[in-house]
Amino acid sequence: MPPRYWLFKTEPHAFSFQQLQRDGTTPWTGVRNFQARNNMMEMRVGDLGLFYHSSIAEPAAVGICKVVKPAYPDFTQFERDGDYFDGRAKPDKPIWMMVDVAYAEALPHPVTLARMRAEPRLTGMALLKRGQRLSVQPVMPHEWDIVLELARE
DNA sequence: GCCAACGTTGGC
DNA sequence: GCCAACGTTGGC
Repeated sequence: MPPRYWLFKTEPHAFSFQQLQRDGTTPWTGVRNFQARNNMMEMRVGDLGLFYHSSIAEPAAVGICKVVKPAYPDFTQFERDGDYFDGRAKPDKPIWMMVDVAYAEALPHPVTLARMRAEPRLTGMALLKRGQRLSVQPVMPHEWDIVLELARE
């Protein structure tokens, strides 16, 4: 089964690619959007993700990560004092799921959002759609190849 | 900091 | 089931 491709969005102040490199692997906690959750539930071990830094001066894809554990309940939904607590969720009836991702490799150069927007072959990429806010998105194989190509420029 | 775009909530 | 109000996201 060939790997599928995804994009993981994060604010580097909260969790950065450097942090993932240090930690090696991390549970992708805190996703509270059903579509993003559903995307994670479709992930298989070995799938690859673009690691994207958002909400900064130059938003950019900076690295590649790998799915190392398929979707399982996000423990932060049960943490009463945490930011991600959801009182509707019960341990036997979780609402929010997460996957574990591992550091794979850094891109030779970050590929900025502006650079991707300037690439005609990437029109249609979910990330570039107007007003899109999904924190976990699918990436088409050809889009993946193009972004990696831009990363080598 | 602003604000457009979006998802979610809740009244009806 | 509709839709207005609200909160959040995230680029700029």
